[in-house]
Amino acid sequence: MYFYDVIIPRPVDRLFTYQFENLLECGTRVLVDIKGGVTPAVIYKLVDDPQYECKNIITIIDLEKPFFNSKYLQLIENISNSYYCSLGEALEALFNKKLLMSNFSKGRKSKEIINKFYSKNPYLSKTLEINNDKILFRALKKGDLVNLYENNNIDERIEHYLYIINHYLFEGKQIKIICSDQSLCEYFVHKVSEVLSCRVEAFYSSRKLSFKKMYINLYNEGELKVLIGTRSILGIPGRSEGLIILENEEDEFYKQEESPCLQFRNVAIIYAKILNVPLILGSSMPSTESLYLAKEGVYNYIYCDKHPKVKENAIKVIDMKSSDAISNILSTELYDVLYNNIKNNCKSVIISNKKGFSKHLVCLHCGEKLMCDRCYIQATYYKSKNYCKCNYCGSTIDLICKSCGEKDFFDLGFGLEHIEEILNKLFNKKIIKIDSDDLRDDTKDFEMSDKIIKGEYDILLGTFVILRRFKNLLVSTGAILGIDDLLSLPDFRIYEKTMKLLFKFVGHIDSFSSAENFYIQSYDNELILFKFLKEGKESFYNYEIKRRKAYRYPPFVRLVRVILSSNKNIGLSESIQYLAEELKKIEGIEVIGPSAAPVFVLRNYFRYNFLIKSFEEKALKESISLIKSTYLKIKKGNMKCKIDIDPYFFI
DNA sequence: AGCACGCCGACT
DNA sequence: GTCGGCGTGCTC
Repeated sequence: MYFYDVIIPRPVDRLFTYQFENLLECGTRVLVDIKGGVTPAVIYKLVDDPQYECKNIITIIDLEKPFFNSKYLQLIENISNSYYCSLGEALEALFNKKLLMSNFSKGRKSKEIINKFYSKNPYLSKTLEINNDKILFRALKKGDLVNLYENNNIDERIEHYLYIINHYLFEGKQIKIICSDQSLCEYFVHKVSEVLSCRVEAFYSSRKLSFKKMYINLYNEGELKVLIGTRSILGIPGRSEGLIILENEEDEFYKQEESPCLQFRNVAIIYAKILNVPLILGSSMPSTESLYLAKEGVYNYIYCDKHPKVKENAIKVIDMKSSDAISNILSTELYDVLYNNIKNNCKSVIISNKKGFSKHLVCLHCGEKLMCDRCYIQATYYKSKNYCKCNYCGSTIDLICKSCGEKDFFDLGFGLEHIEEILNKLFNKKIIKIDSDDLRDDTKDFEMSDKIIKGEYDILLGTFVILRRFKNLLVSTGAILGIDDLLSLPDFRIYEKTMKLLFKFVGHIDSFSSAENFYIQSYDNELILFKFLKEGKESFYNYEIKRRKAYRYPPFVRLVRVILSSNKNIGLSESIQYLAEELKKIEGIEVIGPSAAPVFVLRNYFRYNFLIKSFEEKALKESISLIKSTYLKIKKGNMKCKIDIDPYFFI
């Protein structure tokens, strides 16, 4: 009889020992019986006979060879150490629990499909016509594992990747291309398909289960060479992985919101080091953290930016304090520009970041604001569908005042729908409105995108998804409304994010004329970010790095956010106070707070939080184990404690 | 996480 | 007397 410690995908901080009559390899998937039922598990290591009675392993899922190899187990260990979670939680975060049980054995029929479409040795079937074709190749030759590649032009970036990919395909290696979101995946698939000899498809969460299973199997067997998808593909074990590309490395989609709150860019770095294969972090505008490390020489820095700065006179900041505005939202100056554009048959793009019709709905009878039933958030009113929605938890809210029961409201604050209504009244022309909700429906998405690409509009109005989605919009004028609201968010990265949006704004919109074509309405026209728009990225980074250093933010300190929540607000404030007080014992950290979270109630849970700034790794480790042990002592009822290492969201 | 055990309130 | 509410604790 052999005894094995197995990893169970449950948040249990311990391993369990099971017995089996045959010798099994580490990384083999099995089914075991544990209090609570039958669950899939992964063989972690062979152990000596423990003194106590062990249960038998029920079945072996991987009969031929283990699904996970030793390097993958190393990755799980490493994540467990970096994010202070159990091995089970690390496994769950990397590999979907629902897919863990499936045996990916394929029938004869699917094997035929595979041989037909996914040739075993793909190659680039077209010659690439690129400038500077070897810049990335030469940089990788240096042998650094982590490479930050900054290039403003995404198409050029992809061309350079293809050159490298070709090299690795020739060596029979597998390549993972990780994209920040679904639409970027599709863009990559489109670009790669043009030159690759076999079929490629994107792997993301909304794909069919059968597709996912087939793809996981193909990649694990080593038959699929190029895997393109969102962050979840990082956890798909391969056979002979040779290169990992992670695009849009600065994107916050790489940060996982639920525990253990992984940052997949960092996980990719860990994995590349374990596999000993190069990782390329690609970006038009890297995160301040990555750029700092690259400039410090921790990463290999490849810079290939040929784009000139924005023309001095191209951008006009409209001071909303001293300007007349139609309905308080559209300055007369911008109105004149739009009016002339329409008169001359020219197109305009307007970006504003508020969805819906209005942010606040106020009762006409008692003056109460209409709030979400489950969150301490004002409900957003959607006039087009005549309903109210909470943009934090997604629930719909009845149009009845909770304090007096009346049904009459007036609105405050301007959302996209409201701007759309005003523009329709003013111009009565073809206006397309687009936000993330509109893109959720695939057919609607296709129709709208088609119209936008064909230019069938006079004014294109939408949130920043426009810039995420469309790379070359040819219009006369671009305008941003309500940039000040964005900057008021509690987030130390907000300057970087806003700056990125502003650079995208001037970069993704092509203009015919040479005079002022970009308008930004702001109540703070002296804002330093507008200056950097003219001076360029470099100038911004110098400022931002100084700011982060002065105010002690990453990359100069490590940050941890601790959130204590419960469905009852009894003793919660005292509990977090106690937790924060305990941390005073530890040297080398600074505790900020505790305080009520910016969104005090979310999905019926009351929330308190504090931040830890850590100046040394040892202090961080100590703090987290102290929080965990203290929390276990004071925990009661539905209380939950979330420890977010390197947080990105502060709401 | 999931499930069992256990200790209190409202019913045939 | 007992059915079921969910608070607490354990899982090889």
